[in-house]
Formats: sequence, structure tokens, C-alpha cells
Amino acid sequence: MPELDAIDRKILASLQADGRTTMQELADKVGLSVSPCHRRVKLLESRGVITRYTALVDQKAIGLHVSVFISIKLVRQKEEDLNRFARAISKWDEVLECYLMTGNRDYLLRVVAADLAAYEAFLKNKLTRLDGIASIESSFALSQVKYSIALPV
Amino acid sequence: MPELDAIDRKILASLQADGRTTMQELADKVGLSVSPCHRRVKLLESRGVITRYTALVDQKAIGLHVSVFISIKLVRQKEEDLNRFARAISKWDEVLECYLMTGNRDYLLRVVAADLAAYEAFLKNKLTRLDGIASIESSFALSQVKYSIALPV
DNA sequence: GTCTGCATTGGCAGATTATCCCAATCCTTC
DNA sequence: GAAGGATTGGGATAATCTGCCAATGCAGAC
Repeated sequence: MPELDAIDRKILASLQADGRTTMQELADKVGLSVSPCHRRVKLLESRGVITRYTALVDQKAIGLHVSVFISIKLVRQKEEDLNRFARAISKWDEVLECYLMTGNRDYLLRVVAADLAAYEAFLKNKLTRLDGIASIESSFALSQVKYSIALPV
Repeated sequence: MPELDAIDRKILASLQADGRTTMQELADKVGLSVSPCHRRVKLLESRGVITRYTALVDQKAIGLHVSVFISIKLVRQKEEDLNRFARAISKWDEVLECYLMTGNRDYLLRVVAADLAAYEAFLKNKLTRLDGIASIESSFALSQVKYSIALPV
């Protein structure tokens, strides 16, 4: 796997800032002409450095007013238990992020919902129905101070 | 502010899944012709429902191997203190997410770094140098089980 | 049931952009 | 200094965007 040079990093930074810049603009920014710039972008895509392109949607504008962080502890932590939990989580659209954690909690989830009633429904009908969960602890976010997609390159 | 109808929601779902679908593909998916579909997308952009477009980059591919969640408590929670903290956080690229929380912790941050040394440098040179912080507690993520940008529409 | 007015749609055409080929250039290695 | 490989830049074609305009659908009034 070849390393990323300075131009590649500029390309990544620009595309993270605006995933729809034209090749001409992008080429100008990174100091190349269109052709090699285009080829580098395609290469970054095929190498999996750029995984995909997406539109960011305003959470409040579509009525999702509740953000919750959930700490979860499993009864057992064997690989099979972890995989079963991961598979279940992956199916649910309300779960935006899930991390396997060090320390005394196994998982940390970020979940969004329209309101508290919808969140309660998620807990009752989905999360608490999973087998093998020892404890669930919800922390509510009052506001989103920062939300960035752009990794520092 | 007009409500989002079923077609708008389909458009949002499609653009979240692929921010670079062509208008033709998008129009086919939502059951419109290109013109009205294009107009709806522009409207969603100007109304701020679609905030921007971005390329998603693989964290490991660019050498960011450490993900940390940091719980922070401030000495005081007056609005001015909160604002000062928010401004500082916003400048740092390592901080991808920051939430003002309920309960006994004021803030929850998600931070990425190349390795533990880089994370230590972030703590020493940036975070701990802020005034007004009462406590900092780091929890490390062993793996990212799920990471989604797509809000359920 | 029919008419009117409004909002939305679909088709079309010019302008913009992506994409690929090929020759020229640069850099490394011998 | 020469040879080889990788990368670049320009240009041509195909694909796509984007705005205009007439046509369509729909709701309310009579």
C-alpha cells in the first residue's frame, strides 16, 4: 500500500470539506492539472481511502431532536457474544455510532430519535429485547457543540 | 417552513447513501423526472436541510489508529464558560464531536489521533491548558463497530 | 360538474463537467 | 549521462448539470 503524499492529503482535505467540488477546482487547489488530479481521486477511491460520498442532513430539520449516548455492558464478552451484539446494532437506523470500549463498559452507542417517546420505543422494542445485556445507561445530549466528519489529514 | 413529503425523504435517504448520485439516477429512484428532482434538491439545500456534501475517509487508511471519548467537567457552568470552551474545542481538528451533556458530566468529546503519543500531545498541549476544567476522563475505543452518517428519514 | 388559480411536473437545449487517450515531462537508478 | 518507469498536461468526447417554458394535476369556489 503506497503512502499518501502531500497532494493526496490536500485532495482528501478538500473533498472532506466539499465532496462535490469539480475536478477543475480541486486541481487548482492542490496545484495539479485536471487529469492527474482526477486519476489520484479515482485511485484513492479504489484503494478504499475514500470510502464513499454523502450528503449531510440537518438533524433538527428532519425532526430528530433527541441525541443519546448509551453505555452497555454485556453479560459475557466472548467473541460470539460481541458479534451477535454487533449484528443486531448494525440493523437499527437509530444507532449512528457504536464503539467497543476499554474500561468497565463494553459498548458506547450514539442514538438519535424524534423525541423522548420515540427513544423510549427504541429502548423497549429493540435494545432491551436483546439477550445477553447486563446493563444499559443512557446519557442525553443537550446540544451538539461540534460535529465534524473531516478527519485531520 | 414547509414539511418534507415522502419524495423529499426518499431524496434525502438516497443522497445520504450516495452524495454523488446523478440527478437521473436520483430521479429514477424517487419516481420523478430530472427537472423537479433537481429543483427539490436545490430547495433542500437552500432550506438548510442538506447542509453540505462530503467525502468519507477511512480512519485507519490515513493512520489515525486511536479513538478516544473524553468526559469533561468544568469548574463553573455559566454561559460564558460554556461558550469559551466551545470556541476552543471548535478550533481543534482532533475533536470530531462534542456534546453538552445532562447528568454529572458537562461535555462528551470524540477525539482521534495517530497513536497514543499523539493523543498524549493533544492532552498536554491543548486540552489541559484550557482554563476552567475541573476534570478529564478518557475512555478508549477498541474498535468502531458502526459508524453511520445517515440519519433515519 | 365546471371553472379558475396555484403549485408541481416534464422535456428540451445550452453550458458545464467528467473521463479517457496519448504525448511530454520528471525522477530515479545504473 | 542514458534508460526505464511513473506521473503529468492537454485535448476530445461523452455524460451531466441547470434553467426555461409549456403542460399537467389538484384544490377550492360557484
